[in-house]
Amino acid sequence: MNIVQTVRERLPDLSKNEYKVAQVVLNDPEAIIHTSTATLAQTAAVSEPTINRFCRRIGCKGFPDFKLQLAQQLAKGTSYVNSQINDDDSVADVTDKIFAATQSALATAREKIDRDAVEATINCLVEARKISFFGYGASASVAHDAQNKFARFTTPAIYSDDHLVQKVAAINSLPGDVVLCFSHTGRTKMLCEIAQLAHENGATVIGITAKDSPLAKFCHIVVSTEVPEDTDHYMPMASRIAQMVLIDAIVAGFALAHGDDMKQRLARVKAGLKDSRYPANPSNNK
Amino acid sequence: MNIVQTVRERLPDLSKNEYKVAQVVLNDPEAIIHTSTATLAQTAAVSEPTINRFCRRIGCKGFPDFKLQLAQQLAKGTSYVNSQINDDDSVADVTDKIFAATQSALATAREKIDRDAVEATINCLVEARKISFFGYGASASVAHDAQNKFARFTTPAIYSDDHLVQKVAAINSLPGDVVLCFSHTGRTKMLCEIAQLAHENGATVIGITAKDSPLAKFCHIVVSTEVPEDTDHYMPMASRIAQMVLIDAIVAGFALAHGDDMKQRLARVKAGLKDSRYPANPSNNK
DNA sequence: ATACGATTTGTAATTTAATTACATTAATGT
DNA sequence: ACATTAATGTAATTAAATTACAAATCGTAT
Repeated sequence: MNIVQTVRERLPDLSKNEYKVAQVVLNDPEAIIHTSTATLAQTAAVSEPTINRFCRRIGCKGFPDFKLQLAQQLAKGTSYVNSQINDDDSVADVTDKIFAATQSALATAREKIDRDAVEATINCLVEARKISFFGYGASASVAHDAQNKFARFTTPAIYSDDHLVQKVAAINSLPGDVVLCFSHTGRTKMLCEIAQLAHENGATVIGITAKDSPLAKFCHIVVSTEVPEDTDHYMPMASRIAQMVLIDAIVAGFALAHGDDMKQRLARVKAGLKDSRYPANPSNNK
Repeated sequence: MNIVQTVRERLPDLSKNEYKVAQVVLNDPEAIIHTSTATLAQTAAVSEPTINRFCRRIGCKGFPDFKLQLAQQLAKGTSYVNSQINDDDSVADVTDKIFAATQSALATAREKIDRDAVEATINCLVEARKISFFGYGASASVAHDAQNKFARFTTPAIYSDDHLVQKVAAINSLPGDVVLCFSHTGRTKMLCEIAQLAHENGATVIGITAKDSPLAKFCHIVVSTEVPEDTDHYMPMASRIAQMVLIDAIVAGFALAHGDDMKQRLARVKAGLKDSRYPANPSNNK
């Protein structure tokens, strides 16, 4: 998948001259993209066929294929991915790595997303009498964010980070109500409890969570965001970003399903918020 | 910048046969990547030099250059970007467009980020006696999320969405306290008020916001996330995601600045949370 | 040590791809 | 309708990548 990473990994398998080529490649992958076998051979001080052999050994069809993969990798900005953050990294390094990891996570999530589940979720939400958003820890801000988005529409949207308030809301669920639960692992006990209560009381329970998790058992619909391993293992980073973008997509689909009517409403909401902002025109703010 | 978009825009400038080529390209950009002039010429039913001329007119150096740009574009997933969401888009289309827009926003943010400001922010936070996170609307969840992250460390981290609570916190700021304000536009009146109060009381005010905005005036440090225009103009989407990733980077830098000691603490926090989760091993959760 | 085999590497030839030069055709305006 | 310009294709040229094969290097066993 990740060509730069692959080159790095296969480094020990390479012969002396192939190794030289690898060094040149790793030293400045960007440059390779606009290079021919001839010039690369020259910079690495090897012969042209060695370049070709190098590409083959790495697992590419040939040099053009290698260049292409490299180009795509770099465009994705994922050349850094999987390279763990080190203690001696500069701030710039860390920033770059975090961004890279997130970008790659989004790319994966985008590919792996279950479009049917997303569609089903939107349909549910459009029909919903009331929507509640629940999540704990890092997922709490995702739930918060989701509520924020949906508050712009007319369907009542609930969010609270108080477990008792959530419990009450879950118990008071009726058929036609939708409960959206956020959890990366799907193993948060309190959230499972909420989901179960809501389920038992007839609400439609939707989980933005891992497939086959304990939480998934209480969900009518599961939208899983299959995000590769987080860079930082101590707190979820990329996964919750993916969840948020997923919610953005769901919100957009929701708004679309409501058609023109909704557009006008959004415009009205925006106009209504105008007074709480300073005007955009720079001449107006002293 | 965006090759697919460029092709679409230049469509009227093209000659009859070049247009045919453009059609083939737009119809399946993916396919082009693994194609030669010869085969593309055949599918478009034109001659080989026409392919070359097409590439030149679009602004590329030649066919290989065109292929490369296309490959990078598609890898970035930004081929859709700038293509507004239409009323007749399917759920899959909308999802794809939202993801694409976010991915492209992240890529831009990553490039444009002010690394010095990020570094300065991290240094401030490391020295901070207390950190408060404030934001309204969509930025509220960003502030919430940030607080969540920093709560894992030992520096007191405050978040509230209650304006009065925020005001009190701002007024009670002392030198050595850091106040982090989130706002995409930097024109939210209430937030400016908070920032001003905090500033007057001697806190270090950091704004994750637009440069030269009213809010920026009250900030000691401004980290701007220059994100291109949001796809959906009715609510900020990509911009707040960029802010969150930026916070991730800052948190990572913060943790790193604290060194080993912090790693152990994070591990301990994680262990402490264990009881609130079901075990990961599937055999355990019947 | 040295001779054998295997592996690596380079030279030269071949194939394939891309571009250029030029001729032909089509289109447009007078 | 004719002249002029633009568009297109054919054939030639150039450039790039790959293959085939020979030379060199390296390790190993005698």
